[in-house]
Amino acid sequence: MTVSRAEQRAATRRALLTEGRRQFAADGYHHVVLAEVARAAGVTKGAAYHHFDSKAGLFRAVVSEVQQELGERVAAAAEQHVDLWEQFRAGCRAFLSAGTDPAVRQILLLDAPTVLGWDEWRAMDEEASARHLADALTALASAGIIADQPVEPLTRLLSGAMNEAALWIAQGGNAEAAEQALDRLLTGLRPTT
Amino acid sequence: MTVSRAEQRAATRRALLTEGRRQFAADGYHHVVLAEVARAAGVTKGAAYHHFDSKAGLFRAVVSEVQQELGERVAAAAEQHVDLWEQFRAGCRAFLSAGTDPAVRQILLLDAPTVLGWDEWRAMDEEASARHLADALTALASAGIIADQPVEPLTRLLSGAMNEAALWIAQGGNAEAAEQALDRLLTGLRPTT
DNA sequence: TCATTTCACATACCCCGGGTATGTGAATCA
DNA sequence: TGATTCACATACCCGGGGTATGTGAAATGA
Repeated sequence: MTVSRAEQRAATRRALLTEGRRQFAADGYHHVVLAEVARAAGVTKGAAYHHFDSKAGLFRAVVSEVQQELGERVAAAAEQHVDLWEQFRAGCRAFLSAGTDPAVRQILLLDAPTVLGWDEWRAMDEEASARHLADALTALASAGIIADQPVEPLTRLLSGAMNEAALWIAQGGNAEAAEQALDRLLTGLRPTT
Repeated sequence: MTVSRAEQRAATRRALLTEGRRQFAADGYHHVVLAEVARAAGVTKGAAYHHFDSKAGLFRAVVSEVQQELGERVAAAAEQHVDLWEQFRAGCRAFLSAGTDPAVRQILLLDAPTVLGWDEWRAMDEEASARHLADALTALASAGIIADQPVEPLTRLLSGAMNEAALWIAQGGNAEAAEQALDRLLTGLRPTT
């Protein structure tokens, strides 16, 4: 039984992505050696360079996947609710708990900004999750649930706050306390009528 | 005229720190080659390894210095004011504008967490600046200026928010808009009596 | 003051690992 | 079915972190 070339190619690429994700999450980008990822994926370094232009290229692809998943997880949590405000809170809570995932923690929050550069990281983060956050804030503002204000800087602030909180929780911080503190911050945005 | 050994040693160490800081800030930790730092400092790699146990060791020492300076800058800005609340705001604003310093941006905010590991970075950040933030929040809470609440998670959230905002500003974000957004977040912490 | 020791480096070297250039055999195509 | 493509494997280069060792001038002490 012979395997089609396209199938074989796809399988190898997938194996490299999966194994890369495992090792990047477990050991951190700079401690991972590409030949070892390839070996664990059942191929050699040559295959890796046939599919990706560099070690950073493989990492970039992994980051993209993990970010995609994270975005979907957050969106799914938000969609459980009908009320805009509750959607927002649910999304934030989902993001915080996602920090316990080693892949999110090590790959997305720690390594990605330095390996890919802050600009590229931000661009990827933008369309994967920060965009949802900005959309939610815009919706909340136009619905009058929070005070009307420029959304972009607020998005950055909240994004940074939640990133750090996620890291803190993953490292032993009190998740419940973090959620409550974040909730107080968010509630403070509501108009004091 | 002969130079004392201690003086020579101190001068070399200082030259390495200064040049290391320059290059780490300009090029990022992983793009810096240690031998080049040494050469620019007027010595060789051997001298660097005589003063620091590794490239990361030199980086650690640089991080410590930059963090020290940043803490003092923030504290100085806060001390310009008498009112507790105004002290707090001034400190936050000073931190935000500090992000435009390439050394703070590249070394402290981007590279330090991954190079030194998040735990060590957090420990250093703790005593250099996050501690002041926590102290300020504690003072504000016990003075009744903000609602009483656990200080630690709030400190992490605000620290993360300001780190991210500082990066955003340094990368072209609107500094004034960021300040205003942060101000709104902080104001939301005040009791709604 | 001079022999001895210490020390602040310089020099020479190792070797891991990212990247590249080239080979190869099986799928694909004319 | 022969030519071509392609998905890798193999062999190699070399930059750079780390180390082992040499050296000459300052410090020490008799």
